[in-house]
Amino acid sequence: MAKVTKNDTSTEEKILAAAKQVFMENGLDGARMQDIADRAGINKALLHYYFRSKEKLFERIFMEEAQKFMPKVTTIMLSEMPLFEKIEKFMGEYIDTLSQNPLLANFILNEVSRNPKEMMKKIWGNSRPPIDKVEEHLAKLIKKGEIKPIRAYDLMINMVSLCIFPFIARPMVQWVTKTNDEEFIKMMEQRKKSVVRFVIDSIKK
Amino acid sequence: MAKVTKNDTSTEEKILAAAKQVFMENGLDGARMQDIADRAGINKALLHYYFRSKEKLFERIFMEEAQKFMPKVTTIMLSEMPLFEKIEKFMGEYIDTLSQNPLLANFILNEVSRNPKEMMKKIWGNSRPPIDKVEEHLAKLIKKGEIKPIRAYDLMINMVSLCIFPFIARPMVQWVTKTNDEEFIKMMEQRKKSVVRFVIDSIKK
DNA sequence: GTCTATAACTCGATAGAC
DNA sequence: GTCTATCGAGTTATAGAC
Repeated sequence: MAKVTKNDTSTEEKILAAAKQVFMENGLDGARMQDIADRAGINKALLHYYFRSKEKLFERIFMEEAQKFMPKVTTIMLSEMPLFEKIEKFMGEYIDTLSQNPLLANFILNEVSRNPKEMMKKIWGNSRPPIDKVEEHLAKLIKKGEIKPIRAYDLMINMVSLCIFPFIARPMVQWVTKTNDEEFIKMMEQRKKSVVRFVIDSIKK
Repeated sequence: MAKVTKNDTSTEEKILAAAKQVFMENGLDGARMQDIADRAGINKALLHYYFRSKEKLFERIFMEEAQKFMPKVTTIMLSEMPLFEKIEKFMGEYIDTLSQNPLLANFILNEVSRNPKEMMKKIWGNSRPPIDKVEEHLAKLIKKGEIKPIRAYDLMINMVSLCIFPFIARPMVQWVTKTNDEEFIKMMEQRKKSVVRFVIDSIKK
């Protein structure tokens, strides 16, 4: 309350912005505090003044980014839309998020690999992915003969794979397809449609 | 020639085996020469005697592993099999390779991200992925009305995504599906069939 | 070829002046 | 809050004995 409002392109924010960039580009091990300080336009000592240690600073960045990775997606799958519409929204949402955060997928996946249980708890907390709900939804449609039999896990893994992988393997994809950054993003934009069609064609009867 | 044949479960091989393990688990930055020495049952000095530096040793390991990643797969796509059979062989080959080398995908993708152009040249040399051949093959079948229209790039990216991603996100997948290592591998084994069906169902008319 | 010992250096962290 | 200076741990790399 009441005028605690200090200048808000503050040092802390500069640090966070710099740290985000450096950690996402280099990972925890690869990142250098000196590098972060330089990009923030300050010195190392200040980093430790604001965030006690490298680990603590990293933790902060990781949590902020991890939130982006799971979120709306769960709500979509839990909603009451028709299945094909869910699929479209789900994959569109994922691809949009990654298009706007090019290094996000790599960053999360890497750090989760380093320390799976801890990180998964940090990301999901007490909640869990909405598999049961999807299972139900699929069961109904399979019974009605509207789609081919498929396990919920398989469908989810397939959708996520199709969305995320091209971003993880982005340097390879760009090398193979000879696209620059702009063209790559355009390609992903088109992919939103083609990949949804790919999934739906695969399961519909 | 002539008796340069020295004992061949030699120190050098022990080092390479140890280095492979440590680098694949921790990446270039995370790996420690001490750790490699310990696992090889020797001391750090010897590492430098055989391979001048950490970088050089890493390079050696990276190249050996990278070879595994691309190879047979190209031959399959260039062969004269029917398309659906190609797809089956291609994806089966990929999943088998990754099942036997759990950390391979992560390792390669990470290090390629760190230095894309260099690494891609090291991996592919002068050759290129067999996109044109696939393009041709697809064009024929589309014309005959046997499959739906799809771009070769899209099909290739989709297939590779479906094969590789579950291994990259393995800790997440195992957490979500509550599977242990053994069950995960079994799951991937089943996936070989389900994922091939998924792709074929999607493109066949 | 293999070892021990240590040099040379990098980097996160802290002390202390302003 | 911000800076300079420096410490101290940890790591790669080398020297030199065997």
